[in-house]
Amino acid sequence: MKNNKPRTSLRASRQVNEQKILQAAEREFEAHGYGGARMQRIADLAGLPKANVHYYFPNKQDLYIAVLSGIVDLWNSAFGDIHVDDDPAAMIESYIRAKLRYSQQNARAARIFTMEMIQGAPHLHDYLTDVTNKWIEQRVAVLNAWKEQGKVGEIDPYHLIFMIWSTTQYYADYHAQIALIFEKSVLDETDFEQFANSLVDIILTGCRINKS
Amino acid sequence: MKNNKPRTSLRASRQVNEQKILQAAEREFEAHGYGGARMQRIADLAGLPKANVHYYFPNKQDLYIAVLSGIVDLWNSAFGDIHVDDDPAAMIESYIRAKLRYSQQNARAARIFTMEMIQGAPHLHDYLTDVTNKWIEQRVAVLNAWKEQGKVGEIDPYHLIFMIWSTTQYYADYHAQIALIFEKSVLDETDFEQFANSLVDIILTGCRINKS
DNA sequence: GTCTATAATCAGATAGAC
DNA sequence: GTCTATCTGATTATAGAC
Repeated sequence: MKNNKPRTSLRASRQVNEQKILQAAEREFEAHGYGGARMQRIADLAGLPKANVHYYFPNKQDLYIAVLSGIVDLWNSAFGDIHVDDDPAAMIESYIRAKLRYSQQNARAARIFTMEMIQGAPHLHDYLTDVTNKWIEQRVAVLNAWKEQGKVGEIDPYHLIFMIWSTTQYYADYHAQIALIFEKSVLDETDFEQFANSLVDIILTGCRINKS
Repeated sequence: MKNNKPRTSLRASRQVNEQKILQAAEREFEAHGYGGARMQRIADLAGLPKANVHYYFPNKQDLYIAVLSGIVDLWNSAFGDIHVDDDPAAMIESYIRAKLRYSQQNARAARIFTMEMIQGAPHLHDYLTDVTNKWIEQRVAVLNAWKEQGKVGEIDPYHLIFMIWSTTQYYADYHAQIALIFEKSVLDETDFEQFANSLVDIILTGCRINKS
């Protein structure tokens, strides 16, 4: 996805309005999906007349793609590479914790991403083949190397990655259900801390990784 | 949710049409979400005039709730209870496999359910507090009993259940992404078999369960 | 029960004054 | 750049003949 270039020539008010609109749009797309989102509600949330939304983002699809674009950029910048000479236990643990923290702090973005995936990723199909594959191949290569060195057990690297993605994503996507089960209206820091501990424990043990 | 009572007094053609409409609606809601779904497309998919859809289901929301209702009924009938004197390894393994099979065979239903949850479950809020809590409390009680008997390690029962739900759900929800990564257009039996094996292996090992 | 035609409304997008 | 008023087409839902 393209960079959201913060060109210095842009007037400050333009940036402020664009941000207000993008944030409002994120809430609206999260709550109603692309098809259910209403430009009028986005405008109301942003505190602007509807025509101004169209001034900054010519149509609904452009606005949606701008939101998705931000989500993907954020995702790409959020997690560093891993290398063969890193410590497996430490790297996997820190990745799980970082990914879960991301789900917590960017829950809206995470949910919009899931809805887009469920519908077959119609708006970022090209992009996914490209970047996701490279991302995952690099991690799989390292995990396989660790396996050969006997540092991790006989697990399928793809399935390990899916397991981390799915579990951490779950706390964003199913946040309404989890809150009901725990009888809380919002999940707090402590909840996430405990989720993270459980995940790290079960996954590291399950993959028979020598903890350092 | 209420039973979809198959009353014998209903004419056969009515049932056939209702089923055609419900199946078409499921495809449409899956692909576009509630807000993006179009009654005209549902009618076209079902091979009926739009007015007939409205004859069987007065409005869009009623149709959507009928679809959700079917999904929830199916979900409730799909998985049996567990008991303290069952074998932990065998029960957890069979539950993981059953849940994954459900994600595979009822992928559309699973995806619609996730979208509903992401949006805060606006159409089944009451229902969730009720049934889900009972379901989960029963399982948590058994898992805690197993823990006390030393049959499973020191894990949090809630987080174990979330882990099983999230991972199995993932193969339905992120099916587009997984297919891209594996360079397949559809995931087949063998793929799911391997996912299941990996999940069972990592989770049973991770929970330090004495395999029988 | 089925279907065509149509009403009523809604929503995305724009024109044009300021 | 901002905003009100409005256009245009799409969409849910219904009326009413068969």
